[in-house]
Amino acid sequence: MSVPVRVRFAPSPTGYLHVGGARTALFNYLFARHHGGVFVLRIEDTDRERSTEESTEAIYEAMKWLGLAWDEGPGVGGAYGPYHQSERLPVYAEWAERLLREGNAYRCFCNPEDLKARREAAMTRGEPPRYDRTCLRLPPGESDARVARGEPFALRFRMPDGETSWNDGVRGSVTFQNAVLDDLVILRTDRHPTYNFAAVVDDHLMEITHVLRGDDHISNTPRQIRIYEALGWTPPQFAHVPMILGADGTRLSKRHGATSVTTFRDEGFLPETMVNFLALLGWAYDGEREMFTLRELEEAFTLDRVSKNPAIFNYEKLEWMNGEYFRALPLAKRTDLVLEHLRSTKALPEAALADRAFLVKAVEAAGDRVKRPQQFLAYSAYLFVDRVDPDPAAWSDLAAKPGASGRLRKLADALETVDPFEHDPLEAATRGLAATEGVKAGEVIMPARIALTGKKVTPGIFDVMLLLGRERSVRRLRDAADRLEAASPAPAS
RNA sequence: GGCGCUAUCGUCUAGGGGUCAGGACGGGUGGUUCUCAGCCAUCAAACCGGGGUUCGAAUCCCCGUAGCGCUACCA
Repeated sequence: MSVPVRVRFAPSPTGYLHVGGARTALFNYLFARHHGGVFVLRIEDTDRERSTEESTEAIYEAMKWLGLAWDEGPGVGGAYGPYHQSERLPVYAEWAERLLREGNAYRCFCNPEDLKARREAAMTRGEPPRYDRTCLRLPPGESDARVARGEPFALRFRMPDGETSWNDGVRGSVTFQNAVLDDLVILRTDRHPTYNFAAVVDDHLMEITHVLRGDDHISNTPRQIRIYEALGWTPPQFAHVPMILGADGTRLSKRHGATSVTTFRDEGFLPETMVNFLALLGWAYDGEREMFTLRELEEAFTLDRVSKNPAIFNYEKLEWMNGEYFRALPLAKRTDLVLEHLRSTKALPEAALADRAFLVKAVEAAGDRVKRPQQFLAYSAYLFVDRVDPDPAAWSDLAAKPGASGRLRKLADALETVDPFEHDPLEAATRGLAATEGVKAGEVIMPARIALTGKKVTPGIFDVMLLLGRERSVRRLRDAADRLEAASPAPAS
């Protein structure tokens, strides 16, 4: 039996959970589950300026919503805590101290502004903007003396010569010349570790076996490998998954549309949709099958099916997929979701939501047209108004139809006596009227649709009548006829 | 600028020396039908370029080109 798999998702709480981060979390989760391993959540809050408690909470919330339960981490504990880097400062200090003692790190007294200026100067000269090792060359004793004087300093890792390569789980062999790696700061002046150092220390101490992360970390990997080695540790397996891009091929950001998991949730996307869709961004099972539940993904997910190419986030496909999932939900559940949306947005007065049985019927009538709860009202608004205010385009269609008002009146008359007031009798009456009039059923139905709902696109007309009820249906048909005749009086016959 | 990664329909992708280069989203057309949605059928749509290797290359190698990423006391 080999070493049990331990992976982690290590977000920095500097904003909401981005779909890219969610996808990374998902892949880690799936990898752990697939191999019967452990999925750790670690909060990388070493940047004091940008980390916030709200972001941390938002990340938990988004992950829970997606169903990505972590086995170890905040809230659930574990033997390798604490799981907030901000609570592990003494640990980093200890290992940094050891690097310093053994000559693998050195104190740097350069101040950040100078460094920035030097870096920019190097850039304009067309040179690689590396740290020039000023402080590495400090005469023996001077470093200690400056510390004794109370001068602030950072700790830099001394990058060895040579080259560094590893076998990436997604990309295969990757190599970097150490010369381009720079002597990175591992401990800031404020004694907080930087990412590359904290990640190494934690991944080792937490016995992480596989690091699955975004492509954007590729160039951090050789640096981290060198730190592992300087500490005498064995690096984990690395695998870099491609990034998620916007339609223009650049890193997905707000200007491409929604990016936060929570926003998608608020827009009515289901967690099963997000999970399934995100899984397909950079991973494929066989190129044919693409509907997967989380459980099925746990079974199916393997690293060798992860793509090397960045993926563009396709909002249309997301919408389609949500329709697939939404439609498959039981009617009661769909109604709950619609209700929840209506409530939270206050799109309708609370009184309109009191009759659940009615809402169930309305949701049923709207049917497949609704791919997200927020689309319900587009097909159902007519139910919640006293008098329809027709779309101009719909009304002009109606007004252009000769004989429409007369047929609306006749239909109203017919509806008054239909008994029982049910779908099939309504259909029979309507079609009967069309036959009597010598026109196609559509010539009666379309005008009725516009008169009843004010729109050209609605649920089935007999469902509309049922939902509206006899009295309101009749009134709306006559009302529309009145309005039509007022606008252009029917010629006397 | 340097370094790295990547390259199959518009998009997500399958395939990986010999295939009609497959599927999905989106789009077109036809059908069902009271509109739309849905469903069914159907069509269009791709191997970045150039050199090799080979009987044969989308597939292997090299070189370009392009895109993206990284180049912080951010992560």
